[in-house]
Amino acid sequence: MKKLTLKDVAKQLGVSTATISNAFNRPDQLSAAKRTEILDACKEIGYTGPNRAAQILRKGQSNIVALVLADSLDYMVTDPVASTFIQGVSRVLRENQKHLLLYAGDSDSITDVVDFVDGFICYGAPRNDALSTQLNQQGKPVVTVDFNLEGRPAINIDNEQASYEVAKAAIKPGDRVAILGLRLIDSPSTCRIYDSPLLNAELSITHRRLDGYCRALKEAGIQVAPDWIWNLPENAGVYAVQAAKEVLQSSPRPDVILCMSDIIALELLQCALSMGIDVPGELRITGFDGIEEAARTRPNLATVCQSSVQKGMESARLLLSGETASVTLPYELKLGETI
Amino acid sequence: MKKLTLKDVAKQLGVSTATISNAFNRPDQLSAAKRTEILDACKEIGYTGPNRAAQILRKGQSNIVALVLADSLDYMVTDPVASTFIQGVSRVLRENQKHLLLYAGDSDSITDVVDFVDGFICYGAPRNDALSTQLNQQGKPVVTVDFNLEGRPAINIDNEQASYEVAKAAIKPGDRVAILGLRLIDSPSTCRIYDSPLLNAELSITHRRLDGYCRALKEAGIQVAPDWIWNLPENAGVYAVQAAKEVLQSSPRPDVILCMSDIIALELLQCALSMGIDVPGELRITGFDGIEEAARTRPNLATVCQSSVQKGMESARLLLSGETASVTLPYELKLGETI
DNA sequence: ATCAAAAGGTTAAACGATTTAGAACGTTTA
DNA sequence: TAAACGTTCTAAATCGTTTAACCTTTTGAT
Repeated sequence: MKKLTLKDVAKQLGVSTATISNAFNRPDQLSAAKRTEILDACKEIGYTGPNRAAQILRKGQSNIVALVLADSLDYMVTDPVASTFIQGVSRVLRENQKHLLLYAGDSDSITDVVDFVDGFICYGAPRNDALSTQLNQQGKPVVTVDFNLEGRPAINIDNEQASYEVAKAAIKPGDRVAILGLRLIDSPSTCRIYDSPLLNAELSITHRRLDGYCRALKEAGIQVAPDWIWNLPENAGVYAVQAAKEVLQSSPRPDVILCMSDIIALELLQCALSMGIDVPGELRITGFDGIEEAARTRPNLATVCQSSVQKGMESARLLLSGETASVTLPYELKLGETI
Repeated sequence: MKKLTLKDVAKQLGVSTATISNAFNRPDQLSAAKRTEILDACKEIGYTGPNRAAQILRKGQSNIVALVLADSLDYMVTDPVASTFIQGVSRVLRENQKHLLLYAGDSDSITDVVDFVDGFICYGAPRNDALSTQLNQQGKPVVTVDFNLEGRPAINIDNEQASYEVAKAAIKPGDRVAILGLRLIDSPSTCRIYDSPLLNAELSITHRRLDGYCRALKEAGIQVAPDWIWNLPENAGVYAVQAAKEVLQSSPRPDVILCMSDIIALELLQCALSMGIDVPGELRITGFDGIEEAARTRPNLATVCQSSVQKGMESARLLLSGETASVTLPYELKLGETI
């Protein structure tokens, strides 16, 4: 029993294929009576509608949106920030009957999907520079989130200002301050940055965070040596542990450690507590993102709350609307118990 | 500047379209020399390969696998069990150059994707029975995880035995025992089950867990009243809180509470601790799944550890291999500090 | 020298729809 | 009466490939 095609149906009903197609897609092209007659007959004989694969080819539209996640999907999916973002995206896509294709940002190329997806939402800078280039040159809509791509609409919070504020709240003049940063330089493992060249400094949001920290430090008259800035290649606990150990063992130990994500900060906090260090008495810690777990820990984390769900929803909305203006979303300072 | 097609390229190179196609898809159909000549020429003139949309139609194969998640994507993506599962799936798909389409299990129908995806991985029973039926009747491969679909290969652990073991470890004769269950009955909100008809009891894995609990209880000579079994509609903290409050306020309070997931158990634990109840002194708690957070809490949770990543990898592998035999994966009992 | 099989290539028919241009027809309007 | 028009439907081109069938030329074995 082969699958029915438009042609089969047309033959059976004694009308042209165009009419059947119109019955499904363009109600204004035929009389209402004929339309319901056709639709009923289709249901009767078990034709569920035009074949989607053929539609994709012919219409050049698939209703599939690719969500390009920085790095491999491996890390991204379990990252609470990324996964709530996905949640937001999926919600809006679903409302609009679109489908969600997860795409790894560490892929070589988008050639294997660009022909059939309707657009791209890009979450975080792809590991692979070639991918960014391809995304920018290809003709379909792109929305970027937490990073920037020339000429494409972006969704961000004001990372510089937010980081400035949280840092300012945490530090006092004379403090020794360390920073646990994220993707500041191109390195596959956790390390101090020393004088390594900064990565994509122009368009990277973590560099904006660094800018914000530095502004607050400067105002307080504090200097940070590059070897007190750590770099993590991805936002995952496994990388954070190593940095946490190193920074906590340095002597003299910092008074304040500014972390570019809650994941990092929480790992650090746990590490510190297990070493018997009093937080915030002996050590103050700030995070970034405002994930749920950060509010559940004792002491709970001082951080910058941003709504990942909202980001996701906004990015999907933006992509579907075709608007080209970038969006800056609000954030909220949460001065928890770690400063 | 329009996009190049196979035809354009063929004309330019003075060969047939079939040869170009073969150069890309079937190296054995033409001489190696000609092949590299063609491939080089394509690179030169900027033809990146056959249009994927056309390929999908013609070949009837898209390299897209739909991951059907029980319920809406909203909850699933942030659930650590589900997201590590996705991680496993995505890893194997990526190794095999397949793409991942996230599909909501609370959808009405799969007609909008069935024409172009290569197969389905179904994680948890879809909310919508019609969807299960459609999945089963449609012709493409299906692999089910944590639920069963007649005649389709499934991936599960031995839920009955695992639940039996963890319950047995937690209870002593004479205990008062409550159960916080998951999807046992069809209800949109948290409630006690009383005498409500069980949902999909045959094929549901949470009913297997219930069976396991009951076996252990029976052996210990303990009876559970239906009104001491709660049902949560989805595995999310928001539903767990309500059940936790209710069960902890009942008097006399249970000595042991068996939870069908760690998410539920952790919410209960937090609730109990904040009420000043000593765990495990006054109350013992067991979970299910073995999520990371369960190991991080104080006291850490007694639970059944199963590897979601492995489940994900295995399910993708199974789908791609075309094998039809179901798989039973191992689990590990972790007798933490809550019993 | 002969012949079957293999190699390397081409032609043309699918794959299953959408959509433009225009035919057929009844109804107004000048 | 005929031109003009709106409506409803059809024919045919198109989307960009893949692949079965076919035709030549080489190759290898006898």
